[in-house]
Amino acid sequence: MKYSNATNYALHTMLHLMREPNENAVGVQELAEMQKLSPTYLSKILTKLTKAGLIESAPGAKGGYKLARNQNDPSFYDVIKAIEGEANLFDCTIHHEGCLIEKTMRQAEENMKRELQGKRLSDLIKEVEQHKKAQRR
Amino acid sequence: MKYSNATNYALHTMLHLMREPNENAVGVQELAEMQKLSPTYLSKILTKLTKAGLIESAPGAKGGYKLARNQNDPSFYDVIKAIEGEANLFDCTIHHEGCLIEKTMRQAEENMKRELQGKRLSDLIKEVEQHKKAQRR
DNA sequence: TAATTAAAGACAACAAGAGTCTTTAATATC
DNA sequence: GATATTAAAGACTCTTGTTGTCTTTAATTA
Ligand code: SF4
Ligand code: SF4
Repeated sequence: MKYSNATNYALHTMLHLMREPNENAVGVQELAEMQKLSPTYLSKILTKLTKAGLIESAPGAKGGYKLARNQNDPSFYDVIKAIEGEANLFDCTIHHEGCLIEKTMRQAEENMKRELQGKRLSDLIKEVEQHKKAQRR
Repeated sequence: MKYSNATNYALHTMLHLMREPNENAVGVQELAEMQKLSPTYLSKILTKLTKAGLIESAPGAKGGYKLARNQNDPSFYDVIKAIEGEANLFDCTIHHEGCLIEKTMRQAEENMKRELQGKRLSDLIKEVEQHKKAQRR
């Protein structure tokens, strides 16, 4: 059981776009180069982020990707959900009435999810800034 | 990203063995039949549980599996770890110094793990007993 | 010795993830 | 309108991990 690499790529891309000044559109080839990925593969991942409403895309010359204006400070979970989906990690197909195994596993999963929902990408950017400031002294 | 079915089978088997009176050894064919599994496949799973020290096995006639005497009230996490291993769910191979993405993902994962460590199989047995008692009234 | 049972390993089937290539559609610029 | 640019979509391959089967070996009891 692992997070897919695609989730990693999605997080990096989101963070990169957040640092991009004044809503500048960035092409997939630039984003791919930065992560040493093939552009077509990254394109698929970005399409998922677009459909999830986290970023906006524009085709054609001067097109590319930028953060969705409509987006309100996405959390780690928002990004992960866009890539991994929101199916339960533990999913017994039988679903016996009042099953305590499922209940326990779901609750543990919720604890992870809650942490990921509470952490926003912007928090991480802020932490990096503070770290830099502290080092400069 | 999903828990493997093997984890589910392992949990069911452990719970079954905990209900077995006075350390009676149970054969793999009985355990497999209960879960509608092939005995040879379940056997592999049980070998993992044995190596993890959660159960004891004995070959030969009158052999089979029973809870390890040495075991002290295993948690859900103990069983899961025996099957899934203990690698991190998010594992970027690069490991940049002070990476905040990894830090965030690890912390979330820890929250799930902590819940699973806190919950023991015996807790679940107790809950079932209490539920039955409540219904009997 | 014979019957029983777990362990080990080779192997096959399947599913999901990772990645490539090609075609299509939308957009800007000239 | 023609051309260049760029995202989206789909078919396809490759690899990896999970699931499962089959056979052989080793240990134990009776
Ligand atoms: S008891 Fe729970 S986990 Fe087990 S088979 Fe029923 S629903 Fe699934
Ligand atoms: S920043 Fe963190 S997650 Fe990103 S490549 Fe470096 S170590 Fe990996």
